Amino acid sequence: MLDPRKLHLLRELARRGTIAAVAEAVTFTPSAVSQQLSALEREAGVRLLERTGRTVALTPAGHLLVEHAQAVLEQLERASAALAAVRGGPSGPLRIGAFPTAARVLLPPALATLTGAHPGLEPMVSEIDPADVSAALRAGELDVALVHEYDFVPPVTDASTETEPLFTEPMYLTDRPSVAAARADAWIMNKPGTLCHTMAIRACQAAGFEPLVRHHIDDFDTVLAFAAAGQGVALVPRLAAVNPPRAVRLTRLPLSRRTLAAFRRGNGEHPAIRAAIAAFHTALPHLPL
Amino acid sequence: MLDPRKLHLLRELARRGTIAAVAEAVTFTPSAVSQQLSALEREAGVRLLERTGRTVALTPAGHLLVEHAQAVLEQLERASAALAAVRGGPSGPLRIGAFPTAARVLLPPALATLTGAHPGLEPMVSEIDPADVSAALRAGELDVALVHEYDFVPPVTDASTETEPLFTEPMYLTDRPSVAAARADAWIMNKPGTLCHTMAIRACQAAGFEPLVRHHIDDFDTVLAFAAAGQGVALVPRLAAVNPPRAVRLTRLPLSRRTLAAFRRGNGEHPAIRAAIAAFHTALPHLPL
DNA sequence: GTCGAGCATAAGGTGAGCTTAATCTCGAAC
DNA sequence: GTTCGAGATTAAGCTCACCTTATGCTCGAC
Repeated sequence: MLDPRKLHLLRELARRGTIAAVAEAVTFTPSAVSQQLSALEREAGVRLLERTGRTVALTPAGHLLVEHAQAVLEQLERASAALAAVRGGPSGPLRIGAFPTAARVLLPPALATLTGAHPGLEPMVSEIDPADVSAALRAGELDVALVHEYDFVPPVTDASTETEPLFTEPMYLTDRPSVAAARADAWIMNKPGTLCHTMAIRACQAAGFEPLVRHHIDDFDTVLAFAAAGQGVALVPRLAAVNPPRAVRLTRLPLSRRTLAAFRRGNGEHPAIRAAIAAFHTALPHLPL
Repeated sequence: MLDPRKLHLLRELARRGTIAAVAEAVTFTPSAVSQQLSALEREAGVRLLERTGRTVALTPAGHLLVEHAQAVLEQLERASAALAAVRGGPSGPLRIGAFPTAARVLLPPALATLTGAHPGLEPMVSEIDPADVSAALRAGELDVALVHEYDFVPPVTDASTETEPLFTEPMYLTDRPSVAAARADAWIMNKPGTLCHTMAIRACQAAGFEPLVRHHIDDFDTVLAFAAAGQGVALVPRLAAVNPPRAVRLTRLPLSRRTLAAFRRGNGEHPAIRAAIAAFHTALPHLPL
């Protein structure tokens, strides 16, 4: 019988590309991962990996098996979720990931509702950029996460995660009437690698220019303070712009950001996940949207 | 992560009812099965079994998990079948089960076609009554089996097996124009526990009487010889009645028997299974139907 | 009451799977 | 060309999961 643990490693390899990265993700040594994948190949009776230069790549058979692995792991997730539901109401640790703005604005009221309704639940929150959420969910470091996606950024589709939409908010630009009007300005953006950074770059490119990025700042309060001090222009979402400094003028753009709850595919009926998403929804009316 | 091996044991327990029977089916000791199921309960965090008198029964949670186990094992089966397909054409050992008549009439030409088309295939045939096929498939003792079902016998539905119909044949009665006309006769039937025996009893009951069973004989040639010797009446399928003894008159009844190929759910795309079923089909025109 | 079937627990041996350490290869920097 | 580091594999050893044997317990049949 195929071993789901090995299938999990193969799936991680498909996503991460190197055995070393897989090993780090599951906190094994690369040696262990290599041995497990060799064993899987032996059982499969087909070459699944092939060395390409300094790293390994999946053969077509490997990719085929990854798809089946996904289906198997999803069913196992479903089974676990069903057991959790049978055990009773939501309880135990629940690892929640959230992008910084959500952690500041949405989570405090949501967690209050959540722990109020389910005293046995122990939510544990980590700030995390949406770009890293899929990997963290797969690795079991998170159970549910708040992520966002932008018009300009194709949603990161990962076969192993599923999402439920929560709300949509508009984007604002500081001190300029449109992105195109900020062609010559210095820009304040989030750190490279974050979804917000990618979005801002794409928005400028869509307006026909490459932005001149001067500052890399993740915290939107700081971003606005910089803008107020005349250090550049920035794109900020509604939630981050509730109390802007006096000196900053905000223009609403025809650009929106969607916030969603993400979780491992198959785990959507887990009572703790359901309770968390319900709590997120109860917190929405309290948001300054 | 839930262990499919343990889930398999739980599923077997649901079908067989006792830990001892499961142990025998998987050739473990009862102790090992007991330990594995205890471990599964611990991981599940719910009672799955409860002692009822001298044996154990599944709790509602246990039954729920069995359904999920079925889905998981099916996906694993699918993955294995996909790997077998990727490995290339059908090859290796293929365990075939067949009821006696099929083994005598259908298998010889079918196996000739099969091994002719796929020299790497090593078919291994075991005679087996259709009533025992599901268990043998689940246990991995068989990969594909020829089974039959009768009008009077509800098909044995097992969530873990799947079937494809092959052909239908009529039933014949010896020396009497109808089952009802054989009310007072001595009957020659198959051994109790076989599907044919159950069918014959039901057919008599449907005609309004309990048959007087005198002989229990599985081989239809012998059955017909007994009938020819005036030792009783019998129901025989078309395939078993191609060259009846002179002294026996056969009457075709409005009663039919369907022959099907059975295999583990999820394994239907396994190349060896597909090749076997294809070979069964090529052999059908050679049958004296 | 006695006996056997069925299950659970204790104790022990074996193998799967992890770690560490060493080796090999590739690619980039100089 | 040489060096170096990243990535992968292999060897050797250790731990733990898991199966077996042995034993005991409980229930139901006779």
